[in-house]
Parts: sequence; C-alpha cells; structure tokens
Amino acid sequence: MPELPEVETVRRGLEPAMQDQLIKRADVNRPDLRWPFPPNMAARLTGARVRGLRRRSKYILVDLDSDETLIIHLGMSGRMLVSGVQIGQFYQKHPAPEKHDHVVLHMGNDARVTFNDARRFGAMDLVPTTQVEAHKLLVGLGPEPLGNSFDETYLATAFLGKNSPIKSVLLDQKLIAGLGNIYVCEVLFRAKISPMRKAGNLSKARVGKIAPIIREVLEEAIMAGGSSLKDYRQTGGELGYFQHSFKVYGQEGQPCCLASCTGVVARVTQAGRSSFYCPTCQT
DNA sequence: ATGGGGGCCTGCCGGC
DNA sequence: TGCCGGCAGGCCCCCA
Repeated sequence: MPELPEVETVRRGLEPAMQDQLIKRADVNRPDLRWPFPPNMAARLTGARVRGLRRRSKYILVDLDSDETLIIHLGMSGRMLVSGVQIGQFYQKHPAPEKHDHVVLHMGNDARVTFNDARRFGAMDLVPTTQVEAHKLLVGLGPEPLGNSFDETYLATAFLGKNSPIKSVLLDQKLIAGLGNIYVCEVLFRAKISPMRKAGNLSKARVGKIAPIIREVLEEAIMAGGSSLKDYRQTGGELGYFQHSFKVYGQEGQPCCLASCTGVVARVTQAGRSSFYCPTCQT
C-alpha cells in the first residue's frame, strides 16, 4: 500500500493518540506478520510511554521511554486505526473488532490504536532506540527524498552508469527511500520521461528536473492525506484524496490529460509491476 | 555486483 | 450465483 505520503499521513494521525502516552496494554493476536514478532513484544510494550513518532522511508518509528523503538511497516494492506480520542472536532468511537486486527494498543488516554493487515506483508519489530538505524530493514536505505541530502546532484550521481530503466531505479529503496509504484509513475509523467528510458542515458538537463518533481509530488500527496485505493485509510478511517490527482496511475486507455497531447495512457509490465505512462509525451 | 523473477498473503473484480 | 484467473500501493531472497 502505503508509500511515503501514506506512511507520513499515518504517522501524523497517530500523534494525538500516542504522543507522551502510556501503553496500558498491548494485545498481540498472532505470533507474526511477515516475520515473527520479537520475543515478548506485548510485555515489552506494556507500561512503556511514547516519547515520539518518527518516520524513515515507509517505516513508522515509535520511540519509547524504555529506550526501545517499535518499528512498524504497513506492507501492502496494513492500516492503523485510531479510536477513542478527540481530534479537533472529530471523535471516532472504538469499533467492533474486525478480521485481521493483529495488534491493538490501549493507551493511557483511552485511545486505541489498531493495526489491521489482511495480507500480512506488514512487519513489526522492537529494538533498542540506539540500534534503529542499524536495523536490517533500515540500514541500506537511501536518503529521504524530502530531506536535505537529496537533490539534483545526488540523483545525477545515482543514475551514473545505470543501464536499467529509470522506473526500476526510482523504485530502488537503496537509492531513494520511500517512493513506490504509484508515485514513480506520477513523477515520470510530470518529468515527461518514459519509464523504459535507461537511467544512465538521460541528459543532465532531464535528470535535473526529476528531484524537484519528486519533492513536489510527495508534498502534494501528503497535503492530500495520501492516496486511497483498496486498503489505505488514514488513522481515523478517512480516505486520502490524492488518487483524484493521478495523471497516469490506473488510467490505462484514458486520453493523456495534457491539452497539448493526443496520446492515450498505456500500461506495461516492468520487473513484474505495472507502469502507467503516456507513450506520446513521455519519451 | 546487479537485475529480474518468485514468493509471501488475502481480497476483489471481471469473465464465463 | 459460483468459480477461477489475474491483479494489487512492498520487499526479501535466490538465481543467472
């Protein structure tokens, strides 16, 4: 599911329920998601207070006053639902338990945080806070596209000598952390670059356009609360609405949205994933 | 070393 | 109505 904007939206939604709050109880309803949960996860969470919520790439990091950090990944279908806490003028009552509610955190403010994940591609782990960056899942990640160490120069270097399609390169979390299939398609449309173009063959001028477009798309999507397709919800159950801004993703057969272009959005498969693009204006 | 494909799961949708 | 194939926002791991 969730790419960087969706994960950031979830992180922000968790703050009113979790920031500075005690975890009164943790219900862990199965032994694993994609991998086994860490030993005694429920007991190690119980009684800990949340120092803060961070995000790294598509991971949510919950720092606890036990000096451990809960690492959460939503996989494809993971949702985190917050209930029982006043957020502005909204109040979401505790819902009835649902299928695939795998972990439920009961907070000191009587908020409840429910992790629901039908496909179980999600993951949770609990490690010393000082070890988070060294965690196997995080250690190889590239720079944050919205952070200071990501810019045109970085991308130009990363693309150097790359013989693979730019679509695959932008999806490579070791080079840039947080982009997924949807946002790569949208970025390449705005940059007017074909997803099949070899990254190393792009002119300097074309590469230079990409980094600002990546930031622009991600920032717009975060402002919109992410994109909701099948599974993704914000923490209050609301839909994000950036999906209404998709220019190519899921638009196969539709005319290109540019008034100056007569193309039709196509779909091709690259590395097992769908790429949507306009063959006329993306070259 | 790097890139591609398989696999992990469940749910949903379209076609027959 | 029911069954089946195909597809899905991610990412690890194995193989060439």
